[in-house]
Amino acid sequence: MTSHPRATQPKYQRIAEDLKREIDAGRYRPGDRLPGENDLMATYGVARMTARQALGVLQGEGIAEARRGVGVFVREFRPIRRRGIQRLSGRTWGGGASVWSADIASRELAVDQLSVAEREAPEQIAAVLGLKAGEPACVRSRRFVLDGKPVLLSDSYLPAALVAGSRITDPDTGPGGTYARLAELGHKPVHFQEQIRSRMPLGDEAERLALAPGTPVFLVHRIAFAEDGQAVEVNEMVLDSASYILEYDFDA
Amino acid sequence: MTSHPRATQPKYQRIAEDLKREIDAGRYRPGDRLPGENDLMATYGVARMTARQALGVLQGEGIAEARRGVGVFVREFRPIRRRGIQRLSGRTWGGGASVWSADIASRELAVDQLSVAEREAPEQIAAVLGLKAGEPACVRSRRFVLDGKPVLLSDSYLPAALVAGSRITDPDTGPGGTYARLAELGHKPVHFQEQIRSRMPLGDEAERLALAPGTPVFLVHRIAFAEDGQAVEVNEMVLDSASYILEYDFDA
DNA sequence: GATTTCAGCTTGTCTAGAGATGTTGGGATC
DNA sequence: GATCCCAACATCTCTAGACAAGCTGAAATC
Repeated sequence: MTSHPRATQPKYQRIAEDLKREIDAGRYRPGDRLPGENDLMATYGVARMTARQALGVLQGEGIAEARRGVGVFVREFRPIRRRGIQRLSGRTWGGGASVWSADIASRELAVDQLSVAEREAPEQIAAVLGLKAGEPACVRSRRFVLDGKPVLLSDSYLPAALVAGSRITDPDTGPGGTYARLAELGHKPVHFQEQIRSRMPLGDEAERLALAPGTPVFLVHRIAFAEDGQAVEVNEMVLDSASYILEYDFDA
Repeated sequence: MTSHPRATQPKYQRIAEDLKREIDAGRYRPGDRLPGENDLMATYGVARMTARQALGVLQGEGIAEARRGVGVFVREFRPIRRRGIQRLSGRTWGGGASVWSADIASRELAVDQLSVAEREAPEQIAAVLGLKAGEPACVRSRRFVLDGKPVLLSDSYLPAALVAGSRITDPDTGPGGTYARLAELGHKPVHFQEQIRSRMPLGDEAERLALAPGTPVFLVHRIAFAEDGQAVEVNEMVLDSASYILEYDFDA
């Protein structure tokens, strides 16, 4: 009954990983031709469909593209992220350089200020979480710093009844963070919806983010949904919109 | 040599389209089980790998997901967009409802004010486009309206030398718009990079967008790259950040 | 030299099998 | 009633072919 680590790895997966490793190592550069179906058949001693499947993995991930009658090539433009927004940075347009990961799992970010409390959530958030009138939410308020500078204020709302007794109510949630604890409780977030808008800072936001006067902030609202469609977390984030630029790539 | 309309459609494609059509029609609803490999083999008289390929199309598009040993199901959460940001709307958070498509091909949007001119581009944009000092850019300035209300100011910069003589320099670019003309000139945009930030409105922006006092605007900078990696267009857009909310879904 | 044709390469589509692996539910057992 | 076992069924992996369709470059032709 124990979930075993794994059996054997499928051939096509191993071949795909080999290719990816070589691309990462610079053995094949953007625009270069990759070993084709026939090459892989000979090298690994597999059938054509298996070689195709391996190359299909790389194509599905946007790493390679096949040109019929010609070959398979490393893509010139590779997606910065697979799906959704992955980074906030000022790389191209000369803003302050920094990185913000959508899943807040970035190693560069550290928590500076932290408070965990049970209190009523704003009406709109309570509605999203399906809370009854007066029913409390677990609120994790954090300030993230990057290289010593404050960059992000985050308020995370979870139904208190849902997380009662779990480590989420501790300041230290443990490895994997909030989402790992939610998963343990059988409410693994599998779908996210984010919205961004902008406004002038309110209350002590300008102070906590060390904003220059007249600088608007980004507001990021994120709702995390579990498998059954239930909203299990609402995250409200406030970012300095002058220093931090939302960046993403996509294909047409 | 003439590009023929098409030969025959691959079987897996036809099967995939059949399934998608039935899903769109509501014959299969989110969470429902779809015909599996064996079903499709029997129904269409195809081999297993062909049936798998058809189902693979739907999985690749995020429409369906397979559960090993169980079956193939219509996904509960289907992506609003495949890649990149697709919509601006106020659906969930109660802002003004509207739609803005990332490729500006939305039917709901109409151009209200328009001017086309050749002039020098700002230094940063000129650098991105690879323009020499004093070299002019073709600038298309537009205001888009939605239901009679101004929603978007757009300045599109293209290298003047690149588009000389094409319809891009006309107010009416013709069917397909700017990108179709660029494609005809051999500079089809295949890759886009966008960045968003926010600031208070400048100049006559507040007036042109009919902004309430104190409302910040979103700035969207988009760079379009051609196959060879050359930047062929820079688009600067200004949006009302209070009325319009950037919305997107993504999978974890 | 310029053009056309075509052989040989590539990826794309498809078949008819086979066994592996994961899930489920019912029946036998305790 | 609770537990265990297993057959049936689903997807997943893989094979060894076959032909179609698109691209390229060199040879043949003009």
